[in-house]
Amino acid sequence: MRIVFLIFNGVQSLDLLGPWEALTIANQLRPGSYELEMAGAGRSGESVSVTTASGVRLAPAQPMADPRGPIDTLVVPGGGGVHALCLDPDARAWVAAAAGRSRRVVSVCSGAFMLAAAGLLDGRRVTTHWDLCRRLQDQYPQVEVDPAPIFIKDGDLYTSAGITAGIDLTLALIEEDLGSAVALAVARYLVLYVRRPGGQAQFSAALAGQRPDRRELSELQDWIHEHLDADLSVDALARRTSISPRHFARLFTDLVGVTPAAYVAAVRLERARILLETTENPIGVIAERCGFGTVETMRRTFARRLQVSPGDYREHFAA
DNA sequence: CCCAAACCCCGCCAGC
DNA sequence: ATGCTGGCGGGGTTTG
Repeated sequence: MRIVFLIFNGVQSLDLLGPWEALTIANQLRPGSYELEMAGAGRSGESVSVTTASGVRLAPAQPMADPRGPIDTLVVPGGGGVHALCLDPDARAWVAAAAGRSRRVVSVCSGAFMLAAAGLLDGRRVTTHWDLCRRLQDQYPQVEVDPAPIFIKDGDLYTSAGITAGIDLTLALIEEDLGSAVALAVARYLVLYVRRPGGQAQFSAALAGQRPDRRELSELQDWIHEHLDADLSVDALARRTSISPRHFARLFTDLVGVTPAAYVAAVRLERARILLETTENPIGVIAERCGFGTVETMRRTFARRLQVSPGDYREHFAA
């Protein structure tokens, strides 16, 4: 997979190198998974260096990437220099064109400003550094800025909060691409949490964001989180909300963004992961507490979603 | 590992 | 008409 990083004067070095290092480690575990390139607007083929926002000079060992051709992932880091770059029409055009040839587009921190300037964020759900959310929202009213999550995936667009959140996002990309076991190994090697601690707050990083307007539904979501071992079938949930099953499922999907069963499955999986990571409880107890019913169901869910068994998951992550 | 049962989800249509 | 709601059928997936 060809990963292209945009570099420029005034880039935040960690925005760039955090994801770069994480992907490099993934590459060591699964050789050939990622081809990493740096590219600067209008400089392909040259060997150039940039000065990062903190004054460290960054000189890539390889020449600037030729930005033509298909790209798997375009990564746009942030940093103080990004705002000047946003004013450069060539840079905006370059980013827009490169994004058009990319399977997915990623921004770290204030890199979101560059994507917005290139017209890539209109109507999308995004996040950026907490200190810049207001500014981004004011500057681009058509963009839906959510300051809460560590990162947001909206279709093929991934945006992350400040600086080191880019690494969290990258771990999620690695998990998507290469499976949970590799992502865990990378996190472990970096001496990082694969997902930051913080209980349910973690969950909202991945899935919340969509907070339904309807009070019944957001209350129902809270109830689900507190009663994972209850009957959370569509029928049962519809009964709780006093809406017919058909209509409930439709409302839920529209407002939350995923179907009821998928939501419940995601919450159960998330809770099971946290319990595996942070407790010594036997797997059977965790399965029961999370509403899987039997260990077999939990095992199959893990295999399907994470490509790891619960036991392996715990083993890899037991820090 | 397999299979039947259960469940989920979506299109379609009808009632208000 | 239009938009919200709910029932039904069945193809696909998950469970036990």
